[in-house]
Amino acid sequence: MKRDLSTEEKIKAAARKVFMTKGFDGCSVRDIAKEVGSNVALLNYYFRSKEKLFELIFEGAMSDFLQSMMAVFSSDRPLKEKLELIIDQEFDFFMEHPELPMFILHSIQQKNVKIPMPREVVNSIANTGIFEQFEEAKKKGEVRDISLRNTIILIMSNMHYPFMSKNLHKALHQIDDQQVNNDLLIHKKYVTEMIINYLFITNPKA
Amino acid sequence: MKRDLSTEEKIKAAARKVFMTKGFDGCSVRDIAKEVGSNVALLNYYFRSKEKLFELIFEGAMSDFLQSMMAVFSSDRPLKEKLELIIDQEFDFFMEHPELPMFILHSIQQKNVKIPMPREVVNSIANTGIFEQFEEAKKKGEVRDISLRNTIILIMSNMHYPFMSKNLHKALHQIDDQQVNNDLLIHKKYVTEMIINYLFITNPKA
DNA sequence: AGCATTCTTAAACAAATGTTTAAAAAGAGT
DNA sequence: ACTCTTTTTAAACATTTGTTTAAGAATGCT
Repeated sequence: MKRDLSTEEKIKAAARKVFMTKGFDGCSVRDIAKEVGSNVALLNYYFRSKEKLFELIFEGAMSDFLQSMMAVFSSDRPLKEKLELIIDQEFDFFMEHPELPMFILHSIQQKNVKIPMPREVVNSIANTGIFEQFEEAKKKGEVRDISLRNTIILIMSNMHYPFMSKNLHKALHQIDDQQVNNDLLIHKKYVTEMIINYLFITNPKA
Repeated sequence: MKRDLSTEEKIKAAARKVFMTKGFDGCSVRDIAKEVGSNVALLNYYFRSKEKLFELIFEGAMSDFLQSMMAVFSSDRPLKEKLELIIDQEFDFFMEHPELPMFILHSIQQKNVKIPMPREVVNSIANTGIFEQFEEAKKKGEVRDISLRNTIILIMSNMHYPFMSKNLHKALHQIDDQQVNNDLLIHKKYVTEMIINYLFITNPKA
């Protein structure tokens, strides 16, 4: 049946690479075909169109994007540990995939491509029980009076943005890649301390 | 000589609007011409090409993007006031121009369009004397031992990212625009407190 | 081997792209 | 009114775009 089992996968890998770096509007299907080492008809044979292929890639990327946060939310730990772990894992993950945040956020912002934000993702966040755990901690006075939504904004801002602004940072301070990456590592250290210290009340109930 | 003095400006305004929302790759020159209410030849009459027009728009946007930060840096105030003011002004500005951070950062990341990051911008940051003021404050023990570069990452992350992720935030929590904007305002309040408290040592020298 | 199915390719398609051409329209100076 | 320059337009240009077609190659099954 299948001459080469991985043809479909090779196309997906190439598409992911090209979409990720150039964006949906910034590349042609022939760019992807060239990356595969084949021609455009093959792409439309396996996937029906550029748009369908993109949606597939985007869904996978979106899953990766939220993966570590979801995994930690679902785990069975005290809230403080969870947040510390999220920051730690998110950061390390994006250190390996620095182009992911920009790809996801830019794709979402340009709504010419419809965003598959499955209700299951939204529900699965709620189903982790993180909302209840958070409210509990607030009631106990362990955590500052802040919504989980705002906490997520806080964490994401400091986890995603530094990778999205690498080139700006580089140009702004006229530094090289190594120094940029060094600044990123330092950022992680500061931000962990800052966020945890801010959210959690050290001397609860006086 | 000039039949309508503002033709050139009208094109620039239309181009800015279209580039800003759709990105360089996401729009055609005919999109811009339609926004102007004219045809494509006129764009190339005033500006030589799509790319040249874009570079012009980008430069202006870049200037706006860094404007408030530069203005505050140049002002004559204590460091703490400066940082508080930057956060306050940046946030209010991006509340009015929420699409700017994404436009700037995405344009920079996609380096197919060359970025005019004039050395003058870089130098003017240095020339404000902010580096010296920052080092001074650290020496006095007023400020935590952190580089100005990392401080800028910290501030920018929390000022820019929330606007770049508006649609993600909206979809993730299934909330409407009003609630998103409300979360943004709350974010500003928290983040100002958090960053200032973190950076500045309340009880200097014990 | 022979047949049917699956995979792969080159070529063609219409539509859209950025840019240029050439002519018309408008304005200024005399 | 006339001429010269500046502005605006419609049409054409060569490429590039996403997609389809139709034929060929490879594979599986009996």
